[in-house]
Amino acid sequence: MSFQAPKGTFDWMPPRSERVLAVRDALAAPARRAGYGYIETPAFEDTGLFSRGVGESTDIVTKEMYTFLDKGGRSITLRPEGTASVMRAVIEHGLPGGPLPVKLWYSGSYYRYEKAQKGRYRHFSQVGAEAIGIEDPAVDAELITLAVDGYASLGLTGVRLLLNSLGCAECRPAYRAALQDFLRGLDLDEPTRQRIEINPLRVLDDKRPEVQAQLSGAPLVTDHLCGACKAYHEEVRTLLTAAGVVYTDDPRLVRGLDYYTRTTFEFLHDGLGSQSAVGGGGRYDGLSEMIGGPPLPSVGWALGVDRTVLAMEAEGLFEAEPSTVDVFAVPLGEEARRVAFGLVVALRRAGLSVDMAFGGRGVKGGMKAADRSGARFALILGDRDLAAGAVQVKDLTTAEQTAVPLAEVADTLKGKLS
RNA sequence: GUGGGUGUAGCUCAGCUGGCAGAGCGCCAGGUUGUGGUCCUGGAUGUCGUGGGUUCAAGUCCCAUCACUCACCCCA
Repeated sequence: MSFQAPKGTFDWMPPRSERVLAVRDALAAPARRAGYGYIETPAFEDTGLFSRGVGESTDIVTKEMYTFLDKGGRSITLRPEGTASVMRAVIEHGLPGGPLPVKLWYSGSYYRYEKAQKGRYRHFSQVGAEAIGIEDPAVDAELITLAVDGYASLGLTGVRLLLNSLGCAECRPAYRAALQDFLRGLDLDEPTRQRIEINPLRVLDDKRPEVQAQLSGAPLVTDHLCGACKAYHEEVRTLLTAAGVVYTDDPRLVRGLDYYTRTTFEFLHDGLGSQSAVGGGGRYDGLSEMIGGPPLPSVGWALGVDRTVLAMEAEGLFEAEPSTVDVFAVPLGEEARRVAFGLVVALRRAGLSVDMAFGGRGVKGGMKAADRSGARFALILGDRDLAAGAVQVKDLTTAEQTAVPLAEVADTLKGKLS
């Protein structure tokens, strides 16, 4: 009997897995510097939170959720995205005493029952940020710049930003009706015709050429925005431009979740196979009320960690794999192994990054392991050194080797490594 | 859910019109009984994805099935 990762999932293994950690940290760093606090919510929630928050008509809810009954008969769903959980937590615990907005960031795994392909799996990792409880174009612009800065800090140059406004409860219905009128006149297959009635905006997202060809004359949201939405959107654009953010207005940009209003944006990259988005987000002024909370106009984004790694690999970043440790000990013989073990523990406690050769292999094998570890220094310890109370410190880049008294090893190495 | 491609060693793959299961890399050991990277020598590792069928004989042909992969719908 053997096992493999469940269908549609994958493992990040060393050394490549280091990239995930680096990306996660880098994407979160700008938000942390901007006063966003860390929030951690459960990986699963009451199913109703997602069906009501994300939207009954979305594909996520209709066919992509991992839903099951727990032993208490409750319907539970593995989170397919992060925003609904964060909003639930904020509503549940009451608003913090401080001023609005409540600014939060988070990071974790999300789950969707998808048919896997490059850049799209049944479990994936995101870093998210949300600014809850305020309506201010500067907050929208702030979040976008934080994401832009995160990508830039990783060295990515191929990330493009698309920007749009989906309007609000005032102006969207009229646009929706106009779009439906237009779409009903097209030659489309049955699933798409159904989508016209449920969520017509998403028809604009269809990638099939025969569909896109018919959409050229479709009415655009931007032509139907109310005065308030138009002014809001203009202000977001002005602030972004002032911050030096390059973006493309895309009146066709819609997003898969029902809760989005006004500002929406997506970060695209070409290194993801047939997927294109490395991140995305927008304003969701109605979500809180949809899930039973007070009016809390909010805005946020989620950036795909795995997809960002793919994008970076496509750009040829990550040239060299980082070495795992700085120092590698090679003991020769039983007694030396005991002394070496103690030395390694002491060096680690002194703050050094240290590994050692296990399994009683010979010097040659031990040195080979030292070399493969990427360590700068090897510590060689045999009977002769034990007798002298010293250890051979060998610089693996220059092959220079000197005997150092055991008591001085830590300080010597620290000096050489600083 | 739909369509294409691929399943052979840890990894990347070769294996022709059926005829002894292979290479490179990696791993282990030796050359050097206390010294890595280069070099040389040797070694270990396989239900050939799985089940069935055809055949004297199947990694190879046929059927089924599973998995992986890429793409579509959709999505970060």
